[in-house]
Amino acid sequence: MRIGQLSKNTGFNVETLRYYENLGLLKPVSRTESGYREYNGESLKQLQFIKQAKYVGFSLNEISELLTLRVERDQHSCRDVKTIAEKKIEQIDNKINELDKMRKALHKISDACCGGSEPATSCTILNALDGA
Amino acid sequence: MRIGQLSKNTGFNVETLRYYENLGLLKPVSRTESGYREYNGESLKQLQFIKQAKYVGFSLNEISELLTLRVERDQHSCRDVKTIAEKKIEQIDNKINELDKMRKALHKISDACCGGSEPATSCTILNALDGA
DNA sequence: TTTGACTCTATAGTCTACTACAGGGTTTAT
DNA sequence: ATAAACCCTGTAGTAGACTATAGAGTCAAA
Repeated sequence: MRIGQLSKNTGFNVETLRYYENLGLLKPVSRTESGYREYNGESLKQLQFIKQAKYVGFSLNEISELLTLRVERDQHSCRDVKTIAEKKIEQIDNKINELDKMRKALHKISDACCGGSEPATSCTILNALDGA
Repeated sequence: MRIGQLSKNTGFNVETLRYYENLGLLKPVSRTESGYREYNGESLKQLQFIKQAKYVGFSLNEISELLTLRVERDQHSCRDVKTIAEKKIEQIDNKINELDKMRKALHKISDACCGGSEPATSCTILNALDGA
């Protein structure tokens, strides 16, 4: 598919897709004779991943790191891959932990509102986090 | 404490703290006679929250929304608070879900490397996500 | 008391991640 | 065959989130 179609299918706009190509995040599968970029299903998956990774707070640089992380004997040493992967897993665990705390706090706020019996004045997200 | 001390205690630099004040994210508890900002333990907690919320991908605007979310009869209607809180909880659940998928994929990559028996060539984060 | 560290306001500059032209060629539907 | 819709490169502009600097006042230790 061409860039306009990919744009429609992913919600990224055309300029952004070309920008990502410049950054080395997403390269077209090939070019037509006239120079048009061509993409396929893999491109779509890649963009889906980029979108989600952005959503959970990874920068484009970090996403690039994740995307080029691949276990292929000739590309990276085993130790490198394992090191990077484990560093990222740790980051992800931290994020999940933090989100879980926020989740509990928000539930507490929501409950304190309609139905709960705590004094309403004490309920902000910071207080709720303390008590969680 | 004054702004320099708060900066040291939180890792945010002084200019950033003043910038946050402009945005309405963090106001000093008071000012000295000579105009110096004064902060306390609450300020510290607030900045800790801001840091974590940023880390998991919330924008300063969203963080501001979270910080002003408070159950006090006279400030916001009950329905408003509940609506915002639940919207945020949904967002957080989405984030946690996505992070969990990434986590599994990274584990798969890490395993494929030293110990696993899968063909190394197939192991990128996108492939790992497919199989998860 | 004076020197150095700290603070103030106000404004300008930087970095990341887009977004919008300009000026031109290519495809496709009519 | 000719518009309309699409694509190209290159460059410039924007929004969000800082970061740095100028020019001036304040505080604390020697």
